[in-house]
Amino acid sequence: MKSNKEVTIYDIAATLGISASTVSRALSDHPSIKKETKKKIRAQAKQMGYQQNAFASNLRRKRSNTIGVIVPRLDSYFMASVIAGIETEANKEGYNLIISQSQESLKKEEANISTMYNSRVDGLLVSVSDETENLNHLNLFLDKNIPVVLFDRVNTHPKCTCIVIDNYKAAYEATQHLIEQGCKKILYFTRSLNTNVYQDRHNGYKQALIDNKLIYNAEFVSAGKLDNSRLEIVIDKIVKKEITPDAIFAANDHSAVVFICKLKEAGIRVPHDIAVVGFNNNPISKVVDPNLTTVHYPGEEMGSMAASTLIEQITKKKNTSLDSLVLYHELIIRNSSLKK
Amino acid sequence: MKSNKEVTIYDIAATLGISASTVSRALSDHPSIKKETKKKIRAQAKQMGYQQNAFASNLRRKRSNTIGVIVPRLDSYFMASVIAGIETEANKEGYNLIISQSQESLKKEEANISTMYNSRVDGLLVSVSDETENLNHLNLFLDKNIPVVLFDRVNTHPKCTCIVIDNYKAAYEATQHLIEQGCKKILYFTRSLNTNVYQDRHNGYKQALIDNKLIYNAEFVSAGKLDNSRLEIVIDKIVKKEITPDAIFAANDHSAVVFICKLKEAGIRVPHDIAVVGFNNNPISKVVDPNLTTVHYPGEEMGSMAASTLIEQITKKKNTSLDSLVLYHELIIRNSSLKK
DNA sequence: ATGAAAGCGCTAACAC
DNA sequence: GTGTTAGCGCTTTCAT
Repeated sequence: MKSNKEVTIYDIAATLGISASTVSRALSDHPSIKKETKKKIRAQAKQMGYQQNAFASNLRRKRSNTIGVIVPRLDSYFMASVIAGIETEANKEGYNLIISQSQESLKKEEANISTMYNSRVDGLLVSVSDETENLNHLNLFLDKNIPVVLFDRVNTHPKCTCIVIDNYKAAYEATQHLIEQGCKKILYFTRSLNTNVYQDRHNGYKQALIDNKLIYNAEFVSAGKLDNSRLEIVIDKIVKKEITPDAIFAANDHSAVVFICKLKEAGIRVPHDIAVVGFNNNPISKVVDPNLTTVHYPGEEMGSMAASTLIEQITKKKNTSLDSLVLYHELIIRNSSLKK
Repeated sequence: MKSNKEVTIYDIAATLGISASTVSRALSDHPSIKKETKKKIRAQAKQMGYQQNAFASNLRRKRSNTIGVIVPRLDSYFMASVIAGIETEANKEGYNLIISQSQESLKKEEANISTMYNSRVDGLLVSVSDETENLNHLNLFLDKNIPVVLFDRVNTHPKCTCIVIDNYKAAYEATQHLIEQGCKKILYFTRSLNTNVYQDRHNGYKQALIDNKLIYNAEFVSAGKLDNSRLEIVIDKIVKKEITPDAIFAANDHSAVVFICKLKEAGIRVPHDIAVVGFNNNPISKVVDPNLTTVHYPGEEMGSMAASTLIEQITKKKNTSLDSLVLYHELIIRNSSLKK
């Protein structure tokens, strides 16, 4: 459907009676071109509606000024915040973004990585899928020393920086808080324990129980997909008194909120009968009744940190530090957990 | 920071003792290459770790298999859904996405469009910024017949398809519903009336009033930025009885929810004293107490429709229909507006 | 301070 | 069915 042919530096050079290299240099502000010449060339370029062809430039320079982003899903408030942070930072530094979702599938994640490589992105920002057990598929990048920064859902790898929060500590604090409220039977509702995020939170939960001489009961850990059908099953068990927790710690706010609403519907009082704590500090947590106690999780900051770290690694010739970066988190106590 | 040199089709050709064009053809599944040869070449390519260089291919073919997406902001639930829809559809058709935010600034929108053009995206998906008053800056694309599809926040242009909902009708229905509940003084809280979305809603609101022989009072329309400080001002006026609406129709759920919470805090009963209706059917609306009446707005579908429409226009040589596409919407009545 | 020329890796028209 | 060849538009070394 295209029609008009494009204006190239040769067209500009021809009309001005100079060479294409001079035009190229002028347009990229090369120091050894006279100011006057630059001015003339720029004016002409503008007048002719010249727009650089990024492919030709990238092909020649072997870099793309583009960052690839691969996330499990885009449609959560948390991820939207992260992406917003990445976009702002990347844009500031003159990088474009190519974004794709793995849909929690390892296969799709692999395909995405391959596509990203084909597009010769200068670096990669990845939050791994639920199915991802190792980072072998990233070797396409890592073997060639193209930097990869992982964020939130990460696996350890000697060549990858990770941007995370201390999920262990956060979950420990949340659990400790519930215990301090007098809870003794805390149900932990989580995504499957495949990734660091959910493993660490699980460990924090477990350790807090142990440290308080409470029993860790595997029956009180419900792990799997975070979908409504699994929620229903657990809620149903609670309503039917098949299990009788006095608190629920959910691995994200969405689940926590569904718990609150459904428990209330069933005549169970929150927090009086069952206290509830979530994770993420989604705006929804300030609105649900009672307000949800949750862990604040700096999404936008995580995105901008990930992007700036990656750009640093792209830019610096030498290996910059590959240490993990642990961002702050904060337990925000609201009414859903306050029994006292 | 890169190191390893890349494997090209020439390397494959050399090791196999054939020509690069045969390799190129085999890899893109050209019909006139023997199955056997293809198999051999593919195996060798895989073995050598060949990855196509998209720049070279794109430069040569003059297309990028990439779609540009420009939105005001990414960090809302609605936009995240739209992007998810776009991504799913685009990916299915083998397109990548370049995404950027205009941050509600015309200047940034222009810069983004220019960058997208430099990257030679095959088409553009745009939801315009608050400051955008016309589509002149899209001429870079439209003059060259590179397709542009607008969604949600749109301006009319003879060369652009728009994917929208019927904001006029939706707002009319919402207002009508409030009137049927006995409301006579309906405050309309909206983003500035620059874009179609908010203009149309405003007109629908106004017409519903007129059709019901109610007075349209400009003092009851609060238009501007959708930030908390402006919300505070309006809420303050209500609490101080400087204005005394019996209903609030807010242009998005977020604002509506803030109204509900703050009014409740001030001892004003919702919906008894003031009924509230929102817009978007954000998950938050099912959780706030009372549940929020709102207009369902098919974000993900809007995204996938926009993407598939654009791809159709990219693919088809001839001008496909440029008619606007109006997606369904639905007034979802919940407790926040039920006075009866 | 500017120009000439080579080549990035790929595709496709044209040959055989 | 496969090979030869000529660019796509740009950057950059080398020469002047």
